[in-house]
Amino acid sequence: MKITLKDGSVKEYQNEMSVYEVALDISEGLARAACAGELNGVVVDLRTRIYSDCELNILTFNDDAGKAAYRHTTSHVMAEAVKRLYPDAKLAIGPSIDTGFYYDFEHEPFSREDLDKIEAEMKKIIKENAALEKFTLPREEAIKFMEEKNEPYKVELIKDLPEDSEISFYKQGDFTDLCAGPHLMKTGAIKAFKLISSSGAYWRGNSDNKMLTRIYGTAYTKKEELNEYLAYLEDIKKRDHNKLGREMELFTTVDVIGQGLPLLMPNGVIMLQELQRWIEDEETKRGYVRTKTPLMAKSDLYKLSGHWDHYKEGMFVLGDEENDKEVFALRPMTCPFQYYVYKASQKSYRDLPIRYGETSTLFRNEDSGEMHGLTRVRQFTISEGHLIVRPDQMVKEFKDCLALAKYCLETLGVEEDVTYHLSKWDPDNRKKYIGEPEVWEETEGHIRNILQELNIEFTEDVGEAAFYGPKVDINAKNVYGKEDTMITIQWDALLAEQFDMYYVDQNGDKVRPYIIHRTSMGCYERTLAWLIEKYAGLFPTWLCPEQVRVLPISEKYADYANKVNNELVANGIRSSVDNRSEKIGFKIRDSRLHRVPYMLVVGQKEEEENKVSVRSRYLGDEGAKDLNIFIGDICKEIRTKEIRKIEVTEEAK
RNA sequence: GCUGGCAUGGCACAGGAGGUAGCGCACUUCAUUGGUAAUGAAGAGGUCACGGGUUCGACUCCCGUUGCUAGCUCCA
Repeated sequence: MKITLKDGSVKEYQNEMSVYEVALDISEGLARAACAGELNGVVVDLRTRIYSDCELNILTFNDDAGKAAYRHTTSHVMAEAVKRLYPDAKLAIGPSIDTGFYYDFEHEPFSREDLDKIEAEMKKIIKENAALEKFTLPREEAIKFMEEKNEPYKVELIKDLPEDSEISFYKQGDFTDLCAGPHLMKTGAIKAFKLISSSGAYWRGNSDNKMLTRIYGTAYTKKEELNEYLAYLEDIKKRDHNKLGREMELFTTVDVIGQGLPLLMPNGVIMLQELQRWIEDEETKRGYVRTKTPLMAKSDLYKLSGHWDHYKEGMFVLGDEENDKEVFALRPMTCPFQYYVYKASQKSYRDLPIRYGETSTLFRNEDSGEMHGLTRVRQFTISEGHLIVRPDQMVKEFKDCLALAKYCLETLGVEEDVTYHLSKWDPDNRKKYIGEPEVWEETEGHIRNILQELNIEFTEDVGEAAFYGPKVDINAKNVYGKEDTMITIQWDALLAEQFDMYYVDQNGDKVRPYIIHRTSMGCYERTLAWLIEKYAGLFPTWLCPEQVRVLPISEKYADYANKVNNELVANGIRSSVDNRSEKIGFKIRDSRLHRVPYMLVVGQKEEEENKVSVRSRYLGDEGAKDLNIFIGDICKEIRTKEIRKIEVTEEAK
């Protein structure tokens, strides 16, 4: 048989071969590095036997699937170590993930000391270098096998597999685990690993189930790579918005005010206000009109909108229906308020589309464990908007919303950092949604077409839709890799009916409009958090709370420094003077620690020539520059919202 | 909401068989008037998150609450 390798070369064999044997035949080094195989495009185990002509690619740690196998084997080693140390622990599942692997056990929570012990035991197992052997059992026998081992979770997993399936296991030494593979050949192949943390996790990801104890870990083939990763974990903590944002006095929280209720401080407000002015002006340019509607309403409104049935748990309700004549709730969204603005007068088909924008503060009663910094809060403000459109205008308007979103992302320099999602309903969970299946299929189809037409890469997520319609979610990851929705654009063909909204068409008939719910830059608090982490606090100049600091060499030049500062301020630049009686080195250090993008050093030389010595993170020490030229340059940078790229290093910070 | 961990001046941290607390930075004052990452000196600042309990005595031990945090679940 002929085996065609990745580089195009062909190997010929008389007898059947395993993937590992082929690797070994190519070179010993490759065999050592081999983690899995890719046989005719399908990922397979190293033990998989090849009987006929095929294309084969040997996967190593450098391939995603190889990395997964490597780390998955590490998770088995960890499970064996746990079973050795804590024989009563029950095994649940232990897959590889992007950053490493985890394994869930039914066991008391593990302390850091426990993890250290487990690590030590893992090292022993690796040193023992047992071979991993694969074998299969018919389903019934497999169930029996795991029942005898007293592993109820494994039994449950096998019972979910089809009746006639052959169940595969991997055995290393005395440890056997239910597993589809692929796996490394021997435990000794694991070179560097670390157990990162332990926490609770529900069995099968369902909060009605028992909570198990999860251990997260990671593994690399080289000690240096592992150390690099661990250093990276330390490093990203420094850009964590929740730490940096407080340190930079952008926001704070106070115990007695409550969870999820951050206080925006003057520096943070400057940034939010810049964002808000920019977005509102941009929306106006794009044909939006603005509303300002109440932050609360009677429960009647939410009953009409469906929120009372579908979202009451998430709302702050004021009063209760038994004791109070009127029950109010703080608004969790702006939709129905803007619908009533629409309904306040009769609309003709000529009036449409109508694009309502509102910088809207919303309240959502998140569960206590969900709050986090600025990204998950109970009160927040979004660049909310609803477009009331004729069905024939829907596609164009939806595209325009996407274009606006894209423009916002580009301006902030984050367009590379997002993923697009078509969030669909879940046909198996009808009670979460209103409307008929046909409407859902149709609207989801429209959005899919639009995304495809615009050549936007996207994934389709089942069960992520709003209760009234499918949407495009634009998500971004925080420094820890957790994903949040930054922008959402929703297609709603249903709520106009609930609110009896209509327009009069050419024939004088009343027709239901369609509605687009959308944000242009989503939630301001969340965007601020994102920017802090993206730029590690070194924001584009137009967003910096402090853009320029004038640093006189000594108090003798205070007058000139003040004059320079006044010129800057008069030109709309956020500037201040450091008139403290400190040396220039101290002032520069202090400005940098405060992340001021431009420092203007002034002394005798500068005063005589009406110049300033510019120093900035973008340019280093640029030297003397005419004051007016500097003002012109920075005004241009601010006006055009230029993003000047810099390497974010310790040095730059 | 669930399972852990944590809580000492603005920030970052020490501390102790249970006998009411320290260092650095920041802050204030004084001296210094300097050319591109820290001038020197002095001073002020804390009910050791909050509420109970044990104790002659609790920041320290126990219980509860609140907040922060790692995950899980949730996020219309």
